[in-house]
Formats: sequence, C-alpha cells, structure tokens
Amino acid sequence: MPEGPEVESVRLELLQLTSQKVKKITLTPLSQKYPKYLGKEDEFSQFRGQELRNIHRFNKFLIWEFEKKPVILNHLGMSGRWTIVDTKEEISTKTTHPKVIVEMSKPPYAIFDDTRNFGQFRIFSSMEAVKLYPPIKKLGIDGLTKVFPLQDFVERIAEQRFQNRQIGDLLMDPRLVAGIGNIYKAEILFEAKIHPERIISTLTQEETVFLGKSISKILLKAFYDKGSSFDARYKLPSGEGGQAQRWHMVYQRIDQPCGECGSLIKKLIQKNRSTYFCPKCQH
DNA sequence: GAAAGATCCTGACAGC
DNA sequence: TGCTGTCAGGATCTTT
Repeated sequence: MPEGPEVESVRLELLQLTSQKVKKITLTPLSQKYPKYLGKEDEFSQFRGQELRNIHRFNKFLIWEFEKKPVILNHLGMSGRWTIVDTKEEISTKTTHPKVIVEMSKPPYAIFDDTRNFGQFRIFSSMEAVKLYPPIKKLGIDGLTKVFPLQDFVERIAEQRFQNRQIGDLLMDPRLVAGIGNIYKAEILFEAKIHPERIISTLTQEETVFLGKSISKILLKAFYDKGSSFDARYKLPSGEGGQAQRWHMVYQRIDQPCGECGSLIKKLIQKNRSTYFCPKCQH
C-alpha cells in the first residue's frame, strides 16, 4: 500500500523520464469508467513534444510538471503502480490493469497499472492550481522532510481542533503530518510507546516531542528501505520490491509476541481502519 | 466548519 | 473444487 515512503521511492525512479520529451500520453479504455481518470485523448495531446521537467510529491500525490503550464496530478490509490518497460509488447505481460501509457521520445515506456481503480490521473491548468486543490492546500508537515520541524509539529498538534481526536486517527490526517498511512501509523505509535486510542489532550510535552521524533524516524527508515512490500501489489517501477516490512514490529502481527516485552500484539478498529499495538508497551 | 461514517473496488484468503 | 463472505485501505462524499 503506497504511503509517503513508497510514493517517494516511486517518484525517484520515475525521475529517469525527466529531460525527455513526451511522445504520447494515453488513457487506456480500462480507465474510461472511473471518474478520477479525467481527460480525453485530445486533452492529453497538449503534452506532445513537451519536455517533462520534474515530478513533485505532495503527501501521496505525484505532480508531473512539463515545460508549459498544464500539469498532471497522479495518485497511486491503494493498488496503483508504475512499471517501466522497454517495449510495447511488455505492457501486456508485465501489467494486468493498465490505465495510462506514457511514451517518451525514446524508450522506456511508463505504464500506470491500477488493479483496484482507486488511483487518480488528471490534468490541472497549472502548478498554482494544484496548490489550491484542497487536499494539497491543507497539507500539514511533510513527514519525510530530512530535518523534521519538531517545534512546528508541537505547535500544530496543540491546535484546538485536534485536541479531542484519538492519536491513531489523527496520525492518518494529512492536515497534521502528510505521508503517514495505516502501516506506518501503527509502527510510529509502537516506536513512541503511545496507545492508539490516547486522546491528544492527554499527551505530555515529552510524549509529543518523542512522537514527532518517531514519525520522522519511521518514515525515513521506511524510505531508505524503499517502502514495504507484503505481496506483488507494491513494487517500484523497476520491478524491485521494498524491504521495510522486515522490521515491522506490530503491523499485521496480531497474536504474535511483541519483540520487546513478549506480550501478544493486539488489533483494534479505529475509524474503520485496523490498528495494531502492543497492550503492554503502549500506554 | 468539523467529525463520523459510508463508499469506491478487486484480489486474496478462510470457511464451508 | 467451487461458492460465499470478509478483509485490506486513501481519498472523497454524505450525513450529522
């Protein structure tokens, strides 16, 4: 499942496409019935001949920037995956639900494969327009920043609007910290030794600071391991998988012994999402 | 405006 | 073997 570290790892591999000109961007017939794939053939034709300048990441969104104004917003959803192939023939053998085909002036091709159709691929008039898009405009701190702004985090989490939230729920809210999904939420709370149902207003200053440090530590560690691959669903464009799942302490480890105290890992449902935790280590 | 809950969607897996 | 039900989860929409 692509969270911040996975999306950033994908972005770095896709950067190999930059400095090339676009030959063609095609939304396949498979994408047509899903409203988050917006744009007709003639709209994507405006990118022909344009150089791909950069690919940015805001939270889990990828923004493709070209030499002229329109940009493309892309979200991997829960099963979206970019695959780099050298020949058109490989599209059918290496993908199962291809939604978008990006052809550059020379191979390789980049194919966006989205099994569960939660992904997004649409045109925005400009980078400024993307920054005004509410899910991006309202983003909080980027959790993958190399020097995590701890003081900013402490001030933000103290805002009145967050005080009655449960920490397991709030960590998934990108208005506080962007880039955290369900997997790393559980790992961050284990690292910080905080129970997922703790109410924000009950956190001590010391716990809040340690939580901020834990967010940064877990997200960067996951990024350096290129994310978590539990199965074939998350892979990098090169086909390589991530390695972060090797050090998970609680996620999907229900009824297995805690690596620190030996107690059995428990699961609870919070806002319709599974949360894993150690009942002894986390308070 | 904020919070909570529902919805989208398909593949994997468990249970019968 | 084959069918049915459950689960997974990020963003977004609807309801409260």
